[in-house]
Amino acid sequence: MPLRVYNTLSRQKEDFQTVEPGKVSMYLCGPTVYKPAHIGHMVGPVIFDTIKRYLSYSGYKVTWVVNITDVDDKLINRANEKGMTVEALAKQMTQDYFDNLATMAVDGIDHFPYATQHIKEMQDIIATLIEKGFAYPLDGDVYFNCTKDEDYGKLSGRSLEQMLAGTRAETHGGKRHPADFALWKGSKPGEPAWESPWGMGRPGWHIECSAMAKKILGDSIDIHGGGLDLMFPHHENELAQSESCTGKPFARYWMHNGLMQASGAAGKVGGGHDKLGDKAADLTAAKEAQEANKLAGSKGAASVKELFAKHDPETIRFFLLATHYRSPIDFSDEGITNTGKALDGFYRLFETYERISGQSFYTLKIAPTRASSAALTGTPAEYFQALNDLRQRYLESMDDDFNTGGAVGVLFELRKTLNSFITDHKLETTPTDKSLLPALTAGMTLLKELSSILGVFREAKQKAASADDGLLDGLMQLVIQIRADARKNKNFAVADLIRNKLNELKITLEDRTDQTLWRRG
RNA sequence: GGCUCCGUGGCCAAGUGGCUAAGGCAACGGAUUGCAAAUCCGUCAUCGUCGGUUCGACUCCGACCGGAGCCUCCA
Repeated sequence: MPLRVYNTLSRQKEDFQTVEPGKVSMYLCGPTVYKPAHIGHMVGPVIFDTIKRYLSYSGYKVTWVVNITDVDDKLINRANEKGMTVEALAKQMTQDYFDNLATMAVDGIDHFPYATQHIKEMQDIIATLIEKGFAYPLDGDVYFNCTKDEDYGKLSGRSLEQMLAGTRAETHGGKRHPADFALWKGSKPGEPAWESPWGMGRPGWHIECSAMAKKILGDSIDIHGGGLDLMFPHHENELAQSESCTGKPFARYWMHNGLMQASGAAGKVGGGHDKLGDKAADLTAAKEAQEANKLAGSKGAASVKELFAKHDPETIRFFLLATHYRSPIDFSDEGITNTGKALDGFYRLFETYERISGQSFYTLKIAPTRASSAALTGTPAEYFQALNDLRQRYLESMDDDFNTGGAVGVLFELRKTLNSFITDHKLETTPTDKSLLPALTAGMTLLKELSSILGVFREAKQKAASADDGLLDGLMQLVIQIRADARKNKNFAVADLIRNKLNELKITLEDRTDQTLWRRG
């Protein structure tokens, strides 16, 4: 079954075919670096990181570009507020973004071009557009001429007439059509500005992506991604500029991820709110409700860093991938906590495997591509058959428009299969029989291979290496020893007291046949 | 007003024109355990409402109800 991808352009799933066989060029709209990232900013990177991993696993050579917008109105305003230069603020926030990506295990981005370093490329495109009649200068600005572009609106599915009817924005006096947008903006005193044939100024919002995608990936790229909110006007305009400039299709597949909704964290507003009415007052109230309900606009939205303090980044990543990328994700503490509990079962299994095999799950060698994936054959035959079926279902899910939700489900089933195998064959209680160990390792390796595509379970959790932890472990061994003596003497009252008190301290004990294990939580 | 999208068990969430409608969390019953924990086994849905198309729809179409996004330089 071939890989199929949902293309916003056609509103349906299409067979995946790249411009160049075996290669994929991928562009994701990156952040405007003006304030610390919130969790919503991580959705796109995590999803496209996973998409890149899967494409690589499928044998493609993938080049992935994410731009950094380091000049923009919001950036200028905030820098002024904070009494910083635009450069200093941009640098600081870019570092914040990089830190967050690393924490979320997003490490597949090949290029991070900066808008301010591609002014020349943007001006070249603008000049070409003017030359071809797709753009016109006006009082130091340059505007794209939408009416000149015959298929303008094809991505978001709207016509210029519709936009004319719906527009409420003030029209710039001289614009030929209200939908015409700025390619170049004349600068006011004190703003960052570059020389240009049209006077001192700075680039419009959309032009940077056109310029950087073209420079690094070429005139036609395979995948262009971004949040659903960017479809219009940003991507529509980007597409119009690029195709008018080059005369070639800009992107084969436009992929838009659903947006994150805040529930609980930022306070759920709405419910019972009327639809947008005609009256200005209703409109304002509804808009405020919407704003309050949106992560991006919400003052209450926690920064990613705050979130990391409360939840394991791996749990957050898993949480994001448990829902299909095109669906909105309802973000809530309960939801992530739930995911955390679900993941605990995997960590238990990893520990169990290590006890049985003496080898860490995390050191298992996995195949880099599906073509090189190990053949799952051997005895017991039914067990290997089950592994094969699960792998097949996993790949089918991912081939179907990167259905990570379905793939996650398979991972859970694989976990159950492995636990059953261990239980059924008493692998943990009869450690002398090693004959089934290779079969178990084959299954665990499959689990590692499939989960690494999602970017999870790749490395052991680094334990906080504070001096306290060494002390804690020493104390715990002592407590466990004392309790073991009590149990040996059938003094269960003492043994249970110890265990209950530890529970209150969020420490769980597990009595096994040969030893007692402890863990936090 | 225009343009998109969504509505699956207590909660989260895959999926399909006809096969037992994945999986997770929670709950309940059992195995195991001194009792627990962990693990295993089992139980737990007719897919927003109403119509239509069809031999047959949860899956296609329509209406309605409910929710979300965009149209206003948010990923």
